[in-house]
Amino acid sequence: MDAIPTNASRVVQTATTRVHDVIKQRILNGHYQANEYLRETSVASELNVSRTPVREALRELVSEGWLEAIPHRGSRVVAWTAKDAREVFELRLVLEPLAVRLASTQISKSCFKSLENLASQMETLTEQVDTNAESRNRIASLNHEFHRILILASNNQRLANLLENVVRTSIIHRNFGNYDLANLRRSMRHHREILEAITAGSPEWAENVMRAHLLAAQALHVPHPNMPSG
Amino acid sequence: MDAIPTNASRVVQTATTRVHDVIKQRILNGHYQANEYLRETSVASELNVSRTPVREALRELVSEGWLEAIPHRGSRVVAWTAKDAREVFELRLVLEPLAVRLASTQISKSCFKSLENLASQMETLTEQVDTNAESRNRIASLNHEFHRILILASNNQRLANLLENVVRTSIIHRNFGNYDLANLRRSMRHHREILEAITAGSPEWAENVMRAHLLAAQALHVPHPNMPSG
DNA sequence: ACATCCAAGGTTGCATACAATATTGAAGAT
DNA sequence: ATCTTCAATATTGTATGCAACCTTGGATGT
Repeated sequence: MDAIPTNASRVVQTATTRVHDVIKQRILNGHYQANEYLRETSVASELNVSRTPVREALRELVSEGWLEAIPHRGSRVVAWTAKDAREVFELRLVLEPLAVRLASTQISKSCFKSLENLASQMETLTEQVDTNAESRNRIASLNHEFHRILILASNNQRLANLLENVVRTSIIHRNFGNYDLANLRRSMRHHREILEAITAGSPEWAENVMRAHLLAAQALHVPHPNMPSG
Repeated sequence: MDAIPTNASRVVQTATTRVHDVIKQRILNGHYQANEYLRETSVASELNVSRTPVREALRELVSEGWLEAIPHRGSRVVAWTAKDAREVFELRLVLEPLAVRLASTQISKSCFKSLENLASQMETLTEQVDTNAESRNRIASLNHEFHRILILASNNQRLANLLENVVRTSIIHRNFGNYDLANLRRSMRHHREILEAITAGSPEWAENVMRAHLLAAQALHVPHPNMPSG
């Protein structure tokens, strides 16, 4: 047996993988800003490695869509336009429901327990959101974990990779900051309903709740002009 | 104006991009076989470059899913298992219909003309398939072009990239060799019907024909056991 | 015969030097 | 003043040497 899954290669830490992860983290937490060029020599000296592993890490990040490279000019953090947001949402709206549908027929007992646990924790935090300032951040983190576990349970590694690289890009700086209590409660109710659909053995139900879940979130960020306002 | 789309970077030919394209081509045409290790020194000397651009090209190909890398052991062509086929088909079955749906609302007149042209050529070739030995290969090539144009018309660059890298991997060595005349004609009819749906202004119709198109092709490669056989 | 250990060879990982290309800013022309 | 030219500088692209690591096969012991 020598079949090694792609991601298992990361159990061995090499300089390139370290640089890759550090840069990705810095993009996510805003240390590197949109359109900022990453100079190979600067990154190399900061991380105490030579340019070689930096170049290799940059090239990976370009392939994954975090940076864009221009020959002989360098690599810079991709700027996030309205079109990018639309593209990613279009993809997410078919990929995550697919993941949920696949997961519902084959999820393990222990994974399901983890999801129930996460849902409960988020529900508790939701009711504390007015008194506890850190609640929103905690919920965002647990929410990521909820979606991640669900996606892994789809038993489709390519799908998981796509959602990791394509979708996560859009989650930078996005949290539950502008959810009011009603919207938060609906979001939590969606999580619970997905679990109920799985228990009921209805992949279509689960899939459509996920779709509603994403569309509801989208509607909050891009309010529709036709909304009744009086 | 200095916004340069990611893929435009390839207008400048660098050694790394050359090596990348050559290796990808060699994987597609079978020069490199499944599980075969690509030794950096071998590739370098064959293509008359140093190991550096080879290493960078290999890393890109790993990110794109053509190769898998194991630290300190090398990169090899990914072996294609039944699970891989399933994973890719699951993805394709949501991504290509999405592409068609998006394309139908915004495709340009000239793109549409190209598609009609391709469909006509394929239809003509279909009726010659018994007398002209090259017909099947010509159809396969035109078919790729048909799908490619349709996908580009979706105006979603990420979607196009995904289909290029995720799906094309599965098209290696797959053509219309085992289509009988009836199946070929249905396939051609699907192409035509997609165009009709676009003309009629019905994205849902177009989307569902594409889904049928993919499922019909799949059924040919993986015949269902419950098929009536007498 | 079988397992273990170890050394030699091979391959990748990283650092450094140099080449090629792009950017920048100042000098000169209009 | 504005534009063009061009050389200096910065940055990326490539080659090469060495270090780290893995694989392999034979020697050794049981």
